[in-house]
Amino acid sequence: MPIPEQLMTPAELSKLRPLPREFYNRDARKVAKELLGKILVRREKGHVLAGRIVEDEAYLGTDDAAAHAASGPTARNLVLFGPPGHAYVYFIYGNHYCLNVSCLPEGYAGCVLIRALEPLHGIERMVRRRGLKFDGPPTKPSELRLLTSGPGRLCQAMAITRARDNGKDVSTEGDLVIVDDGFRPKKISSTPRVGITKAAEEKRRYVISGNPFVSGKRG
DNA sequence: TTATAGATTGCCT
DNA sequence: GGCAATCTATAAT
Repeated sequence: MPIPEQLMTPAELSKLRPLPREFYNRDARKVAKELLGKILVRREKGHVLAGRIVEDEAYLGTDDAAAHAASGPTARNLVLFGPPGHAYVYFIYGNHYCLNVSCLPEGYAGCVLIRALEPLHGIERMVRRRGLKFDGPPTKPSELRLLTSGPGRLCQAMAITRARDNGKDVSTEGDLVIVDDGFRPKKISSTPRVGITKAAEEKRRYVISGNPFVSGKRG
């Protein structure tokens, strides 16, 4: 297996433009499926952190009991009712941030929760942010999984917080964007969403089939 | 004003 | 496999 850092240089990565706002101006389920294989990029001074999206979930609006938008706009979820292509970051369980991207036009809620990434760049910085101790840079999937496999983990690895990133436009140039390098998943599959109790039977979680960086104990 | 559940993670047995 | 940690938005009083 090639070392992820070698797949693409940061210079090549920096040439890729963000997915346009119209990409997100659709039903969250369609956006979630098409976001699989795209690259989440965090630009820092002199550094770039990047990971390929391998797992996500769609949340709808007032017709989805599991969605934060289910009971209408509040101070917390306002971004969901704004224009598409914006980051909705929330704090959960007293410990973790989760990253979503808003869908549909202003006035209509819907979003995609980014649940797992395959690390591509900035791995040493991710290791530090996660507070992990390895004997040298991690190269095996079993180690790399600890960086960004899970919604809380990937936010910590990429330094995504509500204060810093909530409301940020990820469809125009900035320090948090999603880009397309042409990669297309061979096969995707859908399952029920993780960790919810309402509308728990709906299959709105999407994964790249067989990808070792999908969250959960069995990957 | 108080209570409770939550789109998770990591440690313990 | 079980469960504590730790904060906050929202519901209940």
